[in-house]
Amino acid sequence: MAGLVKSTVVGTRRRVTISDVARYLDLTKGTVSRALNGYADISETTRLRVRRAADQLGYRPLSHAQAIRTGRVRSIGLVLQVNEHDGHRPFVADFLAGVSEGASREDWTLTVATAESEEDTLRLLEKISDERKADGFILPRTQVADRRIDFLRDHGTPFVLYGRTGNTSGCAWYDIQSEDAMTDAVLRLSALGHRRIAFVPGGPGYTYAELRLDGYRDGLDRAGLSIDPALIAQPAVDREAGGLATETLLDLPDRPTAIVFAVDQAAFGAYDAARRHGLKIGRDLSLIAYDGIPESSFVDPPLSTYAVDTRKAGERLADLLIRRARGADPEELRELDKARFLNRGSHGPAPRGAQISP
Amino acid sequence: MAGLVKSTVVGTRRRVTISDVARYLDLTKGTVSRALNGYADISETTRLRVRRAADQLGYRPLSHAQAIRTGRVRSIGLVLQVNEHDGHRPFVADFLAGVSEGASREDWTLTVATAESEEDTLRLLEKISDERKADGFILPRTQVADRRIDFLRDHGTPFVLYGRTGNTSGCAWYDIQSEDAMTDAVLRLSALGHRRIAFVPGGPGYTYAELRLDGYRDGLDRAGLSIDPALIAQPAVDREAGGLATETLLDLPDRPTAIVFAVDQAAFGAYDAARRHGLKIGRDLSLIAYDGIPESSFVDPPLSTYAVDTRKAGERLADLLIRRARGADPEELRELDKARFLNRGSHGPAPRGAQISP
DNA sequence: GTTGTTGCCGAAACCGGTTTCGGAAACTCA
DNA sequence: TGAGTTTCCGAAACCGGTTTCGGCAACAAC
Repeated sequence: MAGLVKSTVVGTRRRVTISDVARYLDLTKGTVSRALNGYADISETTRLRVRRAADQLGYRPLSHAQAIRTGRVRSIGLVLQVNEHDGHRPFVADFLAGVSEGASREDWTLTVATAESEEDTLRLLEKISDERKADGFILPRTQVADRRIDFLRDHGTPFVLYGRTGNTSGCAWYDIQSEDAMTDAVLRLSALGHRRIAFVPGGPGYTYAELRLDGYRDGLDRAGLSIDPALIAQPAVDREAGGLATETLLDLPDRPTAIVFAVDQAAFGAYDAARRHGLKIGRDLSLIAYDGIPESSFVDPPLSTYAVDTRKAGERLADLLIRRARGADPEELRELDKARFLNRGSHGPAPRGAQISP
Repeated sequence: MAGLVKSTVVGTRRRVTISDVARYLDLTKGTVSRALNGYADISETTRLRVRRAADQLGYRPLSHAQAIRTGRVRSIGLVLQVNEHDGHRPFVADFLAGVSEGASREDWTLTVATAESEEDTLRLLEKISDERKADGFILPRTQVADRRIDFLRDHGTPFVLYGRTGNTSGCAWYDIQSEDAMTDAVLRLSALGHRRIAFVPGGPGYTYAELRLDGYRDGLDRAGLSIDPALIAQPAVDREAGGLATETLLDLPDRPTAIVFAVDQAAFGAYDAARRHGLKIGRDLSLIAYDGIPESSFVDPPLSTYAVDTRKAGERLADLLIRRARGADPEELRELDKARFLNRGSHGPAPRGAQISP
């Protein structure tokens, strides 16, 4: 039927509008619109007739024509800051897939922009929201003091955080309890006999970094181990910094037998450092990290780490944002998930000699 | 000034419309619109007055309100199929950054969707274009017989290919001359004394796979080497298949001393296979691949490969698509770039013993 | 048999822009 | 000075939907 209509117009095919449908059924376009949008004042008979005719004619409303009256374009905004350390780059595709899935489930789409700096990010948020290319935003990689939040809150634009933040009042968010993973890592190592367990924190400023450090401390506490400030290294989010942090730890008079890393990427540096020190990872030095990036399974021995279901995160965030944009109370739009431990070869029982502590 | 206007309205701030600007200047909204859009029948004085007032009042046109009349939403569509082998996942972020940059340069945005299958892709292309969420599409990973092309061509929707295809008549595209890279790889190896150079092709069906195979053949030809069908392995796009292909090649009575891989990911499998055969890569077995994915620098020895500037590709494609959507002739929207060789440790002179050919 | 209700749809305004058309004022030229 | 141009803006239609309002017909209640 749609094909028939199309074929009558040679060359550039004209799009089917709501008026075409109305004319076809001898109704007004207002009635067709109400029928299609489930208004109560349309009889079931008419609703069915309209729906069928719309299908047959291949009518699909223009989203921007709807938006002009409704004010909503049914689109999720996402501004990615790409100058960050690229430990999360491999996840971008998965994350997009998740968001896209969650969006299309409600018949929304996804508008993506990339920024080079924080200023750039803020500029884009304003522009996209002012031009109404999106109805709200997902904010990835939340920081403790996040200017995006202040801006959008003040701007009256809905948003959802991927990660908690300093002041979450009035904020909707989704997060993974990475602090629990860090605690779990310490407990596992402690159970394997490790007594000197070091920690290499993640990027300063980011909420996750604080939380994971807390989780590490909590783990020591629950394992009955005391906190040694010397065992908390400088933050590292890439291979090089991770290597340096490991070197520093290994140079300690009472060196650690295990290191917990806030991010996988930094843990890779420990492989380099261990090689230089002639230490075998998993035997002489135990490593547990966090993120579960693909490369973590390729190193030798494979890195024990906590994997995040990034795709699911995207899907949940999309769902939360749509509900937020529809007016739901942000306080009720909060979800917390767990990371999954990948038990691999980079950690093992504490070496005998090292257990002799002063 | 903008702040002043906003502050007069307590609570939900009203957006500044074109009528507000018109009223402020005692003009009609038609005049304001024409002034802002550079119509010739507006005096320079008025144009300036309007532009200034618009800035002061913080006026930003709603893109969907413009679209209803112009028919254009100023958005680039991108449908990513995520179930493919993930050798290209690391590049997604870069690619998006490029497209986003190219788009925002012309004040366009980017609409992204992900699909699980080819059917899904086609469905999304139709939906996004019918609802007019995008004015045209960038089609990544072109196949020899690409249904997306047929569909969009028939549908009358502008598009640009990332990669050439079987029948490019009427198509705009951007591509990297990866066939030249393959030729170059063979010539390099030949210059190092290699006489038996094998090839592991990429994913069948994709245009790049055909082209790279051609490039390999061309390289042999120019090096004065004959083509031995036994040296062309089964296609491989991931580590496992790459390992298998390498095994098969190494089991040949007259085994190759060098292997050229169409994709990096497959070349990683050769590291596994070489280990099993007790061969040292770069000495006993030379490897050159293509893609330049980040992991290629982490393997030992680092993989010699050809790097693609994915970000630039995205930027160029965005530019081409926008011009295409504005009505430019597709035949004139074609660009070809070169890959950059990363001369690393996975290849070297041919081993002496192996040079004795029958 | 009147008087509410209720169900259901038509008519028209409306959203915020763009584009067409026509005409007044200013300018040019004979 | 008058006719023809040109310049520049107002008025209004238009884009394709959504939403409000009012009223007719059918039905129920008294």
